[in-house]
Amino acid sequence: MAKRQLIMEKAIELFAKQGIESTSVQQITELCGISKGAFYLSFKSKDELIVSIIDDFIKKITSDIDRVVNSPKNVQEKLYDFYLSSFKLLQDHREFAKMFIKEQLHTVNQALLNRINYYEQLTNQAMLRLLDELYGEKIKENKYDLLISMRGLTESYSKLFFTINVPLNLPLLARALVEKTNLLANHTSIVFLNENLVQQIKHPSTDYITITKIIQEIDRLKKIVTNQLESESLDILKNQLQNDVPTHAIILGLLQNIKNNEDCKWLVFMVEQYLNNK
Amino acid sequence: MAKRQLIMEKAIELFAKQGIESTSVQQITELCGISKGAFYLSFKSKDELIVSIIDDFIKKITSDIDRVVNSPKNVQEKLYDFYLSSFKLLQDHREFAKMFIKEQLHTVNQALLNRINYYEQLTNQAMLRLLDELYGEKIKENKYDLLISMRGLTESYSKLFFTINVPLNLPLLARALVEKTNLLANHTSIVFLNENLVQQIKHPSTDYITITKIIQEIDRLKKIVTNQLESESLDILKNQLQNDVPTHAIILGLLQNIKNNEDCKWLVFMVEQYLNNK
DNA sequence: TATAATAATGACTAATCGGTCAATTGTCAA
DNA sequence: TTGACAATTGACCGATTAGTCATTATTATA
Repeated sequence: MAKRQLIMEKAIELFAKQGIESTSVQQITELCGISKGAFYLSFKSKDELIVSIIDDFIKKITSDIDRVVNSPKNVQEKLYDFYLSSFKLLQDHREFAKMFIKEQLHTVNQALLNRINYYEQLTNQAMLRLLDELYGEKIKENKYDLLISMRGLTESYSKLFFTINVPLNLPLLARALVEKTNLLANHTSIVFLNENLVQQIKHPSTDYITITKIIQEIDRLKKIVTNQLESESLDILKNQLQNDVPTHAIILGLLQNIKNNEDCKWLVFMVEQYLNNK
Repeated sequence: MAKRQLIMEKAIELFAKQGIESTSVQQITELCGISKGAFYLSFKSKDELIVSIIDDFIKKITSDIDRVVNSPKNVQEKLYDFYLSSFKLLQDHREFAKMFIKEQLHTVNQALLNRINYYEQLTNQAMLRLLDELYGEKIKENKYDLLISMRGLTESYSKLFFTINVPLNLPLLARALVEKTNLLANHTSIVFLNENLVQQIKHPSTDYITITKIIQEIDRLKKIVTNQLESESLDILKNQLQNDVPTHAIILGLLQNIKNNEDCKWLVFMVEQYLNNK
């Protein structure tokens, strides 16, 4: 399993430098110091490697944003946290982000594209909830404009990460964007994005998360989680979810037990989404 | 020469759909209805095709923005024009824009990347001049933040062009972004980008435009310009520029003669830049 | 119409790609 | 030390790529 991790890391390195298509499996295996055959013991294909890398990371982003939005802090602080954690994630995974920005990924797997789109819609929903909480009725008309603007600002500043080679003052950046967001939210009068234009952004296919997928994720985690409490919680969680009458209180409690483990964040997010949409 | 144009158009079509790397020369020639050999009569290599396509378009963007910024209109109108012409350009060249967004082009030619970077810096300069004119001393501190924000907003809304399939109300969009720009310019207090962070954005390598390149461009245009006045102006312009003591007044007058020809815009821009930097 | 000049063709090459699998090496219980 | 089993290797495969060039078709000229 460590081999798999090694391959993914080295692959991200090369993908970031050269692009995905221009990086051959040969190059990856050479950088890892393994043979080509060994690569195909860990991954069925080059495509599976790409999907794994991106899937892993998107899960991290999505659950991170969701955690921020659902935190018990006051809303202004949440907005700050949203920006800060977005940029932190970027800084901590520079290489991946570089690769992700470099490729627009229209070349690869259609299924992967759908998934990316789905995750994007989920983060949009989370951001909209945050905006609702922050400004309420006041931005009813222009919340989609605000969403697009926030995305634009975030992306634009994100690019600086790759062109400027000094460590950035992330808290300051987050505060600057909070100010801009508040400005745009409170004083914008011209609405561009009407409901009509927004259908695509608004309605994600909410039936994407199924109980089967959750169980799969639990089984995957069972193999890598070492902590006793967490492992036990996973077992009970699996039983509860497969139960005909699952008890929400128990499930939510179990989620609390595992939510601090980085690997479990995606599972926590999925279960929460699943419960919300029932 | 028409063949060259055909190839470029069809290539853009395929590049936009499949990405540059995944599009083979074979596919391009098939779509054009010509043979593979014929392709290599028009282009030395696939790389030259890519460079030509991108170079052509970047010249168009750069000279367009410059034209807006240097127009005699009042400044608020210029800002509106800036946004409007940016989006118009995008709408008129959807396929190219799609391709440009899709690939981040780090795969190809390093020389091309340098050139893209150079053009980007030129547009930055033009935008900064516009901002200076608009807000003067007031945004001295945060003009770079404003620049980055404007770029972010533009890009973010640009993406809608490819996800939403209804024709967009561009004048409204331009007005909306003018409002946002004014808001950010007039009420932002937190400055993130200080002079220190901004070196890369600020100092383009200004020696890029040389008299040799200008002469080359004139020679190129001589072959395609049909209008009598324009053709004559090009001849005189060439003589003037090679003259030991070129007369600015004459040169500027000659530029007036050709500035309305789409093909000549880049030449006009280069000469202006050249004169400014002397 | 005959001849020269030019334009266009597509079979071909060498290189590289993702992916396979017989052969080899490493591990560990008996 | 042996032998059974698992892990690992890299030569090899078919497919595809960018680019070439001897040959053929077309056009211009005399």
